[in-house]
Amino acid sequence: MNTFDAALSKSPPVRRTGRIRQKNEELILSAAAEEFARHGFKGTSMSAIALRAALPKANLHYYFTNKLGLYVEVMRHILELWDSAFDHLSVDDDPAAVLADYIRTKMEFSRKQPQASKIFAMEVISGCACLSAHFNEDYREWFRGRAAVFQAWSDAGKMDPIDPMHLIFLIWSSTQHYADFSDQIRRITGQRRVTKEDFERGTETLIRVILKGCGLTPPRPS
Amino acid sequence: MNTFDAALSKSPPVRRTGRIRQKNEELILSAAAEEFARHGFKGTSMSAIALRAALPKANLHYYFTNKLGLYVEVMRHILELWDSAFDHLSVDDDPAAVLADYIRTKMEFSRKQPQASKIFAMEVISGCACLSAHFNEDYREWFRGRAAVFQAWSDAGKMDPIDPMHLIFLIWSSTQHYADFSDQIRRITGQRRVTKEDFERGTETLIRVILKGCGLTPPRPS
DNA sequence: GTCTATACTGCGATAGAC
DNA sequence: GTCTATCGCAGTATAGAC
Repeated sequence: MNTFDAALSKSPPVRRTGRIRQKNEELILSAAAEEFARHGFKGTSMSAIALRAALPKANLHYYFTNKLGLYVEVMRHILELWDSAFDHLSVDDDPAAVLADYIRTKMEFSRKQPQASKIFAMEVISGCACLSAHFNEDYREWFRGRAAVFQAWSDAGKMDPIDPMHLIFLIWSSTQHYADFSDQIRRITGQRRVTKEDFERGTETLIRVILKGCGLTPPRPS
Repeated sequence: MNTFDAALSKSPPVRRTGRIRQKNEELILSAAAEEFARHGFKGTSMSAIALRAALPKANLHYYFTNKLGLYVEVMRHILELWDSAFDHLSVDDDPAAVLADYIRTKMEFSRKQPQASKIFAMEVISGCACLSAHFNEDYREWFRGRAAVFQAWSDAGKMDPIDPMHLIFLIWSSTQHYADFSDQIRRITGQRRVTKEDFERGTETLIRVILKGCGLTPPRPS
């Protein structure tokens, strides 16, 4: 177990009740997320975070043990955010509704929390140094559980016999793309930023193609 | 125009004919690609590249002006590689064959040149500092050209009316995922690395879902 | 053309006054 | 709890011997 794992698997540091503390920690975490998303772990300097948070550099070290600790804390927030979103799933659900809903939810995440997706992406691309603890047996179990539901739907003839693992990858990649590669999209469309309309049209396209591709009929739009 | 652009838009440095030079430059570029893919621009140190290339650190500065110059050279190699791959496309082609071929080709890239994809991804995620020159009017023109062909197919009733831009994003993201997120895949499957079989099954799944999702019938496997 | 030794800079982290 | 001043190191880049 490496340094990252140790930091992640520890329980969150005791939250003292100070109002100032709470406020400043939030401020720092938010500034750090912004910087890490844009420059990666190594590319981000404590000074840059301090500057963005409008706080003296030394204060960061007062609230967080060190740069890595701060990064791990940011990552924990992201994982909590994501894990909370996709808990409920049962064989009895309607495949079309579930898939459409999943795609819609993930696209909303990409639109509202693009930094989270970017930090996660950079972390995975550069080898998951910080996430080895996250991809543990529990996680594989969770993944297998979802895949099993998809498989059951296929076996029951509710959808085409699609490999569940690759289907999940398809949904993850195509939705996260709108967060991670927003800069490329922006430059291709020539817009200042990716608009809400782009997201809506992207969501609609993904739902349409993926559901039909699995032999499902899209549910009425909610 | 920033420093990156200036470096990229310049013609490649004069290639002197020395055999040693040629060999060492290749060696360095290859080692650099490996390191940049794993640690990003800032996260990579010249010493690490030198170590991997089994060359003294000072030699890198002899062959390349500085770290940025080396990075830009690596990026140029990648872009040449990619741009050369998808030139031919005509309205008269068979949509199903073209899409299947495109997906297959991109998946081969992900399998054989994963670092290229990773470096590109990190660059885009962190704001395309080095690629602003690449996403120029020519590139948008190229993109619009491809999109127009897809649109023409839709208009002619050869495929469902899918938004061409989002369809291209779907293909890009789902195929590049197998390079960029190989570490996540590896950890989920519990394998030491993503196998050729995973790639084949992924390719097959993508072709199947995307083509059917566009109202196309997959061509006989080649 | 190769490599050692070193100058210089920027960053993470801390000491210690307030 | 806040902030200035500073230490020490890692990393880029270069000078200059061979």
